Amino acid sequence: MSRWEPNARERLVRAAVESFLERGYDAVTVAEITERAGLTKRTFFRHFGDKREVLFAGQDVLSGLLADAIAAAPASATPIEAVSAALTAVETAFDADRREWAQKVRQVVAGQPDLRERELLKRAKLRGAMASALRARGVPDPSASLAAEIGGLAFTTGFARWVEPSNERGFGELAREALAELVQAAAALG
Amino acid sequence: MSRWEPNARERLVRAAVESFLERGYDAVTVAEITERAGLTKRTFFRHFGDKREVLFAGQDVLSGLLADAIAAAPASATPIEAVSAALTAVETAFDADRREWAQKVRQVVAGQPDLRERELLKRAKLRGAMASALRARGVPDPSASLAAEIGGLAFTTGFARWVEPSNERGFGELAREALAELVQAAAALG
DNA sequence: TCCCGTGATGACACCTGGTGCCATCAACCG
DNA sequence: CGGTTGATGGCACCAGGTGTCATCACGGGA
Repeated sequence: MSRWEPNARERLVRAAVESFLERGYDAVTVAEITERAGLTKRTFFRHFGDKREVLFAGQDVLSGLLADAIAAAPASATPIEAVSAALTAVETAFDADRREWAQKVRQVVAGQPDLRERELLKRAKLRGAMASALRARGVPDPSASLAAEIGGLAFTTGFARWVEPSNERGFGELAREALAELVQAAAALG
Repeated sequence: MSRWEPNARERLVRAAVESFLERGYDAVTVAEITERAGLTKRTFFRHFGDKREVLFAGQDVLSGLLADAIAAAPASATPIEAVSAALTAVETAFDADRREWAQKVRQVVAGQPDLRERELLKRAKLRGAMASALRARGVPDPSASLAAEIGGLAFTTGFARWVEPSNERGFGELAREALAELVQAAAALG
């Protein structure tokens, strides 16, 4: 491993979010973050593709978790059941630490168009991963896209409720609940 | 109006897309675009918030058109019927010139993550505008979000088919067709 | 006719995000 | 003990984006 302080990436993340919370996202330069972390600007961009990514890098594993869970669902499962299983599977990644982190990120992202744009990109990747996994199961394309879209909406809704300070319930429960509401609404559409 | 050449913005757009098609998006600097248009870098950023926006600025009116059409739909219309009316309403903006433009943009955007991100942002704004307009009609929230999401998917699908070189049909027809397929798939979900 | 306000542009300096390139240094390996 | 590897430092450099002031043409009013 590394012979310096072996947690350079983590130090950068901490330094970044602390600085952002103190003074706002765009008032903080990358040079200030790296100085706070005891590193250099060049190292920052070796760990993160750009300045925004330091806030969203953790989301990249979710796509894989969702896709794997959809692939692992029993062959008899409907698309929505597979999506539900996927929402349950990612719950393991959503512990108390992650919740605290999400609350900080939400605070930093609020009212920052650049960051909201990146957030949307990550959500789109989640939907895309779910849609691909569903197609790999043999679900034809209008249904696969639709189920992935609904799954993404359930994820977003469940996540928003989970992050809420007054919430006491788990992510999986909230997301499945949101999914059930959406399926019910879908049935009442026509 | 302007006393110079009164079409500065249009000249910038033309110069930009021509340069992008010739040499690729990121090989072209803003200074080169403005030089080609006979203007300066500073003027470019007075017309467009950033370099990407020169390709997507035209999409901003669509949100308004969709929202207005949803608001103008008869009170008896279901959410999906209102969305269908909205897709029909924006057809007026999709003439042959726009189609040619969209084909060029698609070519430039292909494989350019920055530009795909901006494209996703614009699509998200469309969905958001539709969802808000539906809520303003009194549609409660799981249904409003869902209908907007389905409408966005229908828009995307219809648009992709409309831009296809082999296509001969109009945007409204294609989008409504995609919407009908999605509604049918939604009914078969549960 | 003259003058003044207005709005768009030019010109310039400046900052910061982001990259290429090479040096450095610790760990590991034979 | 010497070579390799992998992460970091240091530096120059480019390009996107902004603040600020000057400029210039047009329209309107006296």
